[in-house]
Amino acid sequence: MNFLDHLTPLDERTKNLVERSVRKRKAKKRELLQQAGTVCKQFHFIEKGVARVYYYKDDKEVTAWFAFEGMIVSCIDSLFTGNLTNYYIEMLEDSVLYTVQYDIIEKSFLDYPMLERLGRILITDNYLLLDQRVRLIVSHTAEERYNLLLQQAPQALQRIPLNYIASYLNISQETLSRIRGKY
Amino acid sequence: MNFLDHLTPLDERTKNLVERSVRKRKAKKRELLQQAGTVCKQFHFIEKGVARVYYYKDDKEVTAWFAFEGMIVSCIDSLFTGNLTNYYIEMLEDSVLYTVQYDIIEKSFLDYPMLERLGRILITDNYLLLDQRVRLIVSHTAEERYNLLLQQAPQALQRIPLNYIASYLNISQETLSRIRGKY
DNA sequence: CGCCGAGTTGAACTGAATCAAGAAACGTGG
DNA sequence: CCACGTTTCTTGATTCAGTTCAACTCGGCG
Repeated sequence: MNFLDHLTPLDERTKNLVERSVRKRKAKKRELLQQAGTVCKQFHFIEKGVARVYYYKDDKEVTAWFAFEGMIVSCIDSLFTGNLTNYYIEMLEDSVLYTVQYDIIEKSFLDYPMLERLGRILITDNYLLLDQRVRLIVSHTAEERYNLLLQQAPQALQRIPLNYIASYLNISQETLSRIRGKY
Repeated sequence: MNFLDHLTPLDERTKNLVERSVRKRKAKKRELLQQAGTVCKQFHFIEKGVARVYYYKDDKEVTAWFAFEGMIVSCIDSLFTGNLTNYYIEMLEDSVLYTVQYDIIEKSFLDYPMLERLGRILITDNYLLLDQRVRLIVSHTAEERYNLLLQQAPQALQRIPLNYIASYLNISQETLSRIRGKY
């Protein structure tokens, strides 16, 4: 259960603390790990499965993010702030997760400086991903966005319904279909 | 020189370390604080002035961010990762800055756990701002984006040339002009 | 078998970009 | 303090990428 190793090496003492707040568990397809309007106190390492992060804009779902095996998913807008999150997290497949109770380990920040580092690295990674997404959307046409996704996450197109992909790319499902049809 | 207080309270010892790596300075209008392709080792607290963060997409400038008095500006994509940054930072007015040499204080992370926290909070704030920006762009029309900016940062429109505003809102300057002309 | 969700295709429409031309404001040196 | 060039902003005409609405196909499954 050393899935955090690739983020930052932890000393034994810190590792023990973290492990005491981790729970391995299964989640069913369509299960919601988090709902908008709640405070998020956990993050999840995905051992198996795909997660989708989305929100509502005028009762239309907008997909903000996908997370695959080996990635961590959470509502970062809430986790580190205590604010109510705007996001839903939904599993798109039957999944296996390691869920970390962040609110528990957060109390130990002062005693365990490595935890601050862990948090910092976690959010830095997410910042960089979000930064990429902004650039993806701001300076590319619908077709370019599709092709970039194809390069960067080809597995996405095998595993995720196209309406979610379309919404992630910020294009309509019809347009996505037409782009794909070009081959 | 306690501009970091609003981010997180620091103990005296940490405060002293930070203060030793801060330099107050002036910057002229159009001065570049940072260039793309370099590693960013500083962040700047803006006492007076406005900064613009931008990058190039096919030799066209795209404005990613503005920072006003009381805000901190940096190339976050590089500061916490050591990667080469994609961004330029330009002052839009004659300015007064407190520039923090982050690479110096970073070496002291293990001795000064509060610094990790400072870094974490800094990047969390930026994450949240970026998150807002994604939503701004993804689910709003050009006119809605303009009106939201008008609400959230009315001073922007007084102080920043409209072509930069347009690029920040991801619309053409002509469209922005037409939207403004509606009143 | 017939329904249902997922994906495709077509036709009409539209928000915003682009191209082009000017007008206004700005600042810099004589 | 004025004149001239540059930058900033506006306005008009045209074009286009992508949306919307609607109908249709296909594959799975109770």
